[in-house]
Amino acid sequence: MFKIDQRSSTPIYQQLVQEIKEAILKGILQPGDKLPSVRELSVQLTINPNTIQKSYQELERQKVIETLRGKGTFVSLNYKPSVDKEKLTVLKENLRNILVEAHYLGMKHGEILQLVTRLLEELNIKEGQN
Amino acid sequence: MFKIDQRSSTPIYQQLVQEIKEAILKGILQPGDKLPSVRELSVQLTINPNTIQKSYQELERQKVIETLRGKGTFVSLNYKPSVDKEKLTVLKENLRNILVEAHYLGMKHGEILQLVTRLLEELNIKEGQN
Amino acid sequence: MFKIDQRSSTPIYQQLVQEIKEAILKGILQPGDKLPSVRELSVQLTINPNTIQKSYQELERQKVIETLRGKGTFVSLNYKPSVDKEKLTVLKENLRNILVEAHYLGMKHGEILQLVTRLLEELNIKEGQN
Amino acid sequence: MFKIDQRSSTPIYQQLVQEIKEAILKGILQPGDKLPSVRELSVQLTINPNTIQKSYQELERQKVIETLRGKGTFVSLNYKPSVDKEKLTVLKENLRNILVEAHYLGMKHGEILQLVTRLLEELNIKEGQN
DNA sequence: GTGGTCTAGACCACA
DNA sequence: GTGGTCTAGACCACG
Repeated sequence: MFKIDQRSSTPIYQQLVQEIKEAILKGILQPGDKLPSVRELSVQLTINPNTIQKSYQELERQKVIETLRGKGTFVSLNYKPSVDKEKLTVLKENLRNILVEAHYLGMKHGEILQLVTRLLEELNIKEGQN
Repeated sequence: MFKIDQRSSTPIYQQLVQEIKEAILKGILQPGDKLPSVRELSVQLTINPNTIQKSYQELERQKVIETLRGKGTFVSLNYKPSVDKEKLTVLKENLRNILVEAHYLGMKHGEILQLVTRLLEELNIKEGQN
Repeated sequence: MFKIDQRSSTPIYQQLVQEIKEAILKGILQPGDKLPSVRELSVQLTINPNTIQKSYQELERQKVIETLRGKGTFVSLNYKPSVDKEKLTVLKENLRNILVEAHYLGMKHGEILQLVTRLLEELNIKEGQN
Repeated sequence: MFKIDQRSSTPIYQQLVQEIKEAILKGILQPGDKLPSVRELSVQLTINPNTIQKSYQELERQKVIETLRGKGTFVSLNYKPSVDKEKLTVLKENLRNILVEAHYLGMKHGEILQLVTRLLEELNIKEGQN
């Protein structure tokens, strides 16, 4: 269900956070859907339960998912993007760094823009509405 | 000359790598230019010389700069982007993650594209030639 | 396990890189095997952990080993020699220099070839398959 | 006359030592031939005179060249390889390392041997006599 | 003067 | 427990 690369330099728990957010974005996980339990996922992905736990906590902190005691974890019904200025500046900084990197890997202006639009499409981030 | 955020979670040596790459991109540092010596920068930025070292070595590994023994470190005269497939896939993955993040921070399709183009401009990555 | 000569003029971290590569070549270390932890080796060889670190990072850069966060460092499962033209020319240059040196130390044509074949055998670099 | 790569990681003075030894081996420089003066070479190669000096001193120490006061430096008339056991073991160690490296760069047993014989030929190290 | 290596000791994130 | 980063301070080879 979720792809985790143990060798990647980005922490496993963050990879999982990303994967889940992406699944929601693509509609694979719908608001209200139940997420697999920590133990379940732990077995499926052969990853330490503590790590799964950490991902879920992070997602809950971001209000992307909610935990109902004794019932499980669910995709939040009404996620509202919080206007977090700090996060935004970090994001821009990261984006900036990636663009620099892209250039040093030989990508041209057009190629970069093309890649961005392709990814936006893949991620179901649409033009008008969204 | 270079802005380092000691509090940031991204390692100092990586920040410096980024800053130098950016400076070259913007033309502030030209091919052939001498970089400040390790000790010099160390004093300017109040950062340990070893940390500066690490940045310089990383940049040299990437062929962005080169060192002439006993003379100092210089911006490479003819940097050629190496077509590193692996790095490219990592880059795409990172970009993808950032776009997901941008969405969750409430940015719309148009805003994202606008931000990208603005950054490309800032970074002197131009349309036709580059 | 690994022989390090503290007095040698070649950096300790490079010696260790060599030793590990050789151990893999000889089959003493198999793909997938766990390498001793940085701290462990540090104690065994009475060498500073940072120096061991540097060796491991160098080997990881060369894709000879890989690290799994929190789990340790392992011999890569499928090492593929990268066709690095630059490294090849450097290698040839070094080999050339060594051959010149051998001559000046009085070794004859036959002796040199004999030494090379003996070393290849020792290193488990075989004729047909390899 | 001699090729020096300022960017190479091997010290300039060592490169020069190598180049001169090679020239002698190939017969470009004959026993008794006069070497260019330190100043001359310094200008030709745009290298610090001290560095040239160091090369000459090293070659003299190895009895490859001789200095006649007031007359200049000359290729030794009767070079006899000294049987330096230490140097021999260092040489073997270096050769061993290079062979390991060759393998990790993807060279096969046959290719390595072929390269060695080709280099020996280039260096005028012949089969019977030498 | 330059960069390269090493040590000792510390702190941190991750699993 | 693992590796990753950083500092402080030292020594060295090179030009």
